[in-house]
Amino acid sequence: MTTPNAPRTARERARAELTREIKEAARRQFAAVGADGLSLRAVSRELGMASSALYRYYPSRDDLLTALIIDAYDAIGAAAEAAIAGAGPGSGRAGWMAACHAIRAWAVANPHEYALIYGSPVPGYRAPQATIASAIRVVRVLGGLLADARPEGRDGGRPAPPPAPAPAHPAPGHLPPAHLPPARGPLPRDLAEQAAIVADAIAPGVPGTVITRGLIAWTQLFGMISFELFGQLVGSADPADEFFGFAVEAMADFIPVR
Amino acid sequence: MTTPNAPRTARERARAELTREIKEAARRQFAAVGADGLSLRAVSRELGMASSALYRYYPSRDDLLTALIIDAYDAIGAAAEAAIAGAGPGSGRAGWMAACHAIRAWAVANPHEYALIYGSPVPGYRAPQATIASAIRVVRVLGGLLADARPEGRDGGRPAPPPAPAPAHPAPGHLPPAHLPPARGPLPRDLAEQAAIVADAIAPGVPGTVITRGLIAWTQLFGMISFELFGQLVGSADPADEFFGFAVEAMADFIPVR
DNA sequence: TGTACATCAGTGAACGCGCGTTCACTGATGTAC
DNA sequence: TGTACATCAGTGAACGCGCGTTCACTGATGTAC
Repeated sequence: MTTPNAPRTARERARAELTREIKEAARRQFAAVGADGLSLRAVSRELGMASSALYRYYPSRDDLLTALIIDAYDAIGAAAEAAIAGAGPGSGRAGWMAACHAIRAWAVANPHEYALIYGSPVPGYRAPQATIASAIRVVRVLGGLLADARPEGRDGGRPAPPPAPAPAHPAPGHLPPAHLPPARGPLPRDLAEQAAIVADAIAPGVPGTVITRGLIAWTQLFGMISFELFGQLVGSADPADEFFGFAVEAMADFIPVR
Repeated sequence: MTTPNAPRTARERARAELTREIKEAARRQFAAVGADGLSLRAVSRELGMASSALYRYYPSRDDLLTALIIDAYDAIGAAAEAAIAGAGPGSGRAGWMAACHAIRAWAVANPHEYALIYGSPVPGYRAPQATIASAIRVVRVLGGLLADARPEGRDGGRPAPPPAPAPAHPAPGHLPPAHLPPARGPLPRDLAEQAAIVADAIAPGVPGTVITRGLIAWTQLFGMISFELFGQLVGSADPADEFFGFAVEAMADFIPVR
């Protein structure tokens, strides 16, 4: 009758609810004040309970921070996925544009959370493995786009299949077709290996040069957003809307994504 | 006989020296521990003096932080300038590569200081005008390269002249020559205006499309460095040396700089 | 050159603050018989 | 259904910490006559 693993008793239900409420209060505090605002005491004050009570739910401040980081990665990943879905399946270039704009919109709406995951590391905090796993979610969106962008075009339209049981590395030094913008020769060895590993993880079968250009566009995207949010564009491309749109188009040509 | 504005009395000499020593101690603390390590008390401990004594030199913690920020901008600017100078005057592409590698090398060697100026803003700190002025220094290096990269090629080799007394805006919608990578039509209005202002400040006479592509490459550069330093490349392009070199080459083609 | 006064550097104690975390406790909820 | 016990949630006081900043002070350095 009952869902397995669902809370059975009232106590368990209350615990699950409060665990979530604490995290939400922490998220609000964090969004309002930034990294400094995240103190267990401030959260407990907002919830009207003793600060010591939080220790029944999160064993330390760092665990609460970890939960926030995971949520932030999940949120930006979900935003990108929704954008892709909205652009229609297999819509390579439109998908890229939609994803970029969605990522930026999320960042602008949640600057502190963006800074938490893409800004300077929080001092004294060491990100556990769990955060890395959720960080990949938004990167998978890039992978899907690169898979769509494959010059060969096969599987174009369908989402990238999950990695085969033991996928063989795609030929690393694989040269791009002639119509692509000039890349300077084949990839150097280590980079080719890294690109192959990335391809296996998020875009199986995609050649290393495309993966690498995708990574370049990816770092451009986040560099641009960080510059915008952290005030580095004041006095130049500020407000950044048109610059952002132009850059995203240019990077679509650069990868290239069609 | 004495240099004007130079300290005359022993007291003034001692004051100038201690002001510098305090800043250096703060810089060391900061480099070692990061933003959290910068406390007046920690600095005073390292110097073996009472914490209250620092107030004779810096009126508050924020003023000391401001001094560090200015120094960091100056250091990264100087590194880029030295790289350009080492590559020889007017060496467009080689200059670009040298500057990019120098900027990255400085960032890798001084990760906390890099995070201070290009990472998330320090909570509760509002950067005064003075920091903005020194932030421009490294950007001027980009401007010089873009001036060298002008398709027309005039003034190629010589550094960009200072802005004329009342410089006219270069034609904003100016179309790039045919051999450039495709830009999607002319720049939108606001972006063209912003690019013109940037051109006036750091690369007079350079068309808006080149300025814009330079900014795109610039954000790519800093996005890539931030990803490397902040751990976002773990599991993909890590170590980042080859990826960095490849990206810098690709961006040289993209701008394009010759 | 010597004296009287003003200026400044540096001290040490103190204020008030907020933090993370621990601990013994009380009262409510759940469980076994 | 009722009772006896175990488990758990939440409290409030406390510990120990480090911080930025202020303030009255003493002693040294500089200056005016």
